[in-house]
Amino acid sequence: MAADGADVQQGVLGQVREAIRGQVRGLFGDKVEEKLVQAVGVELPRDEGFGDVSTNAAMVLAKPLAANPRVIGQQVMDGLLRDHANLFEKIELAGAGFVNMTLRLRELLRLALAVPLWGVAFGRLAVAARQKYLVEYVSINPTGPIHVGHGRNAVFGDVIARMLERVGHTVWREYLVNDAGGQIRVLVNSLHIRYRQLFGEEVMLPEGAYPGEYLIEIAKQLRARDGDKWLAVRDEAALFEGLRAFAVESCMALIKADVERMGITFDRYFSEFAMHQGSAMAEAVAALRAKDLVFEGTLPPPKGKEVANYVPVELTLFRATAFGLGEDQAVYNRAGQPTYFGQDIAYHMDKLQRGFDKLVTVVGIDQAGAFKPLAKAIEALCGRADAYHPVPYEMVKVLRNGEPVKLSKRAGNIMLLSEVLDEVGVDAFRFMMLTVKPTTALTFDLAKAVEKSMENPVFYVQYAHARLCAVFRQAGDLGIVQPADVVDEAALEAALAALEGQELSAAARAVVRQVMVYPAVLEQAAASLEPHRLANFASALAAAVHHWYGAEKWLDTADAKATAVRLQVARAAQVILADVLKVCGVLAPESM
RNA sequence: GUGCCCGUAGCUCAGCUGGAUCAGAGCAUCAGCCUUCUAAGCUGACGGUCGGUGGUUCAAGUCCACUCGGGCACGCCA
Repeated sequence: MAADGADVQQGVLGQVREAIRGQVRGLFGDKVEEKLVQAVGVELPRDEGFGDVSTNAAMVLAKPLAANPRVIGQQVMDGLLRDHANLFEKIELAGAGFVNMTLRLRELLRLALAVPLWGVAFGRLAVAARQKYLVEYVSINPTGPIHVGHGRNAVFGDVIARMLERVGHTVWREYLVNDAGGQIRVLVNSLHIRYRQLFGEEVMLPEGAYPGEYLIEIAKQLRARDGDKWLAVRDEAALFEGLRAFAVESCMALIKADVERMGITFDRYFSEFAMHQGSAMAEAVAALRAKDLVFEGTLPPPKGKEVANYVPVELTLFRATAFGLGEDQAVYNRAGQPTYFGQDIAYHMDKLQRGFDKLVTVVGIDQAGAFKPLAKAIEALCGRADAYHPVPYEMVKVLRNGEPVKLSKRAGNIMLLSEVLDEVGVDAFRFMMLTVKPTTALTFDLAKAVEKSMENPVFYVQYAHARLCAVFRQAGDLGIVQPADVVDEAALEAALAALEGQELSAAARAVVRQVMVYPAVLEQAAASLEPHRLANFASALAAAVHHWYGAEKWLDTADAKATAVRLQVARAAQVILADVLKVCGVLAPESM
């Protein structure tokens, strides 16, 4: 096989796809655009009986060519048989025009052999397709420790970053530290009251203050550092000036500790406070004003809600209505302070100025209302509509003993991430967060996360990996000579020749098919920013492995060649399972 | 009043961005498999008019409109 870039990156599946696209170009290149050719894809047939790979080429092209899909399918099929007969055992036309391909066993074995050799090159995008991503995630306000719901954000962001890197993009991880707003004033005041309490003063936390006990700890640290220096201070501005940094850093330390426990770190903690020391906000507003997208105006009173004594005031507004959105958005509030929206614009402009192509932000779906105006502002600033990619995710519900745990920040009974990690462990938490697509609310059952059964997908997948490892250990015990991983393409051909004439059971073939499809899964997961596809794939591959394990005995000392073939497939599955788990940030244990 | 998300088997969820006479897993229920490499597993059976109506299409769980049900937002708050 010509080991050019595309082949290595995608394996047989990529080869087949390119072969089909080549046929399409040759047959209809003068009538269809390249964009349409790119829409031609390959997939695993729904029914295994249909073969290893099928293509939608005929369906995709039928309409633009105004031709019968079966005729198109026939032409593509004929071309494949003529030009790529070496790849296929059999090609059939089926249904409305599907081209079903059964690959030669040799090609599947070549893939199994190549997977350990290629390593992370398997599944990598072509260089031209790679981009610079900034992934912003977690970004919770530094006013206390992180809770379960935010844990989902952390895992999504981390796995999105990992999978983008896995396919070859450049990724920068960032946490926006919201250390400038009103909630920091509340934090400082709450801390100060806890601090005074430490000295025996009888002061109560006011309504709206942060009630968590962590602030008592932080107050003790403050006392240890500064003694009674702040005890008599009552001036809010002086307290804010003096304690802001300490309060924020102390809270950030709590957050970082929990997040790092899950193996998550950031390239930068971006301080909003620091941003406002500079001119970013003014520049962003000026840039939009130059395009007549920022202007001075007044907003109508809030809809759907009676506001007593509403006094309209002239504000600095972003002209969201120019983009068909319901209402213009204030960028500075009535006190002249930047609004959240205004800060977001400035922050995202800063990201753009740092040269990133793609701005991904993992953010709670409750903030979804802000996406559209921000997207328009970003588009106006950089001229690209495809720069901003919010990843909204739904909340987490926790079940303990089958009963929902009430999560209420106000009532103070928030469920902390650290508690959950203590209870179920990092691997189970991370994987469970990934089992469901981001926009589906996730019910996290504490009991199931520690269960050792199919109820618990993380065990199922890890067990599959451990099982594969166990087989290799057992093979060693039985004195079975295990084929060493090939070191180059020449060795691969030699190893392949040595396996000539062997068969693969249906169950083993199903495993190879899963391995084969991995690059496509990675590509789609990365392109759609949907990490749950990786978890689903991991479960599917694990299932294929378990089925195969149950279907036949792999180690047969009486038949070295057949055993060698099976071990090659097992090795490929092991490598891919370990890889996908790594991208998910979950350990691939060698034994359970 | 407006916007966003969800509605698929008794339960929890997938469904590769419009495709193949049976719409898939797991759990639950029922029936099997350890004198074979970890039974933390595997094999069967049962089970759904994909919330509803209409539309676009050769083709709709997937797209559009309307509608019903559930959730979350909707301030110059964060």
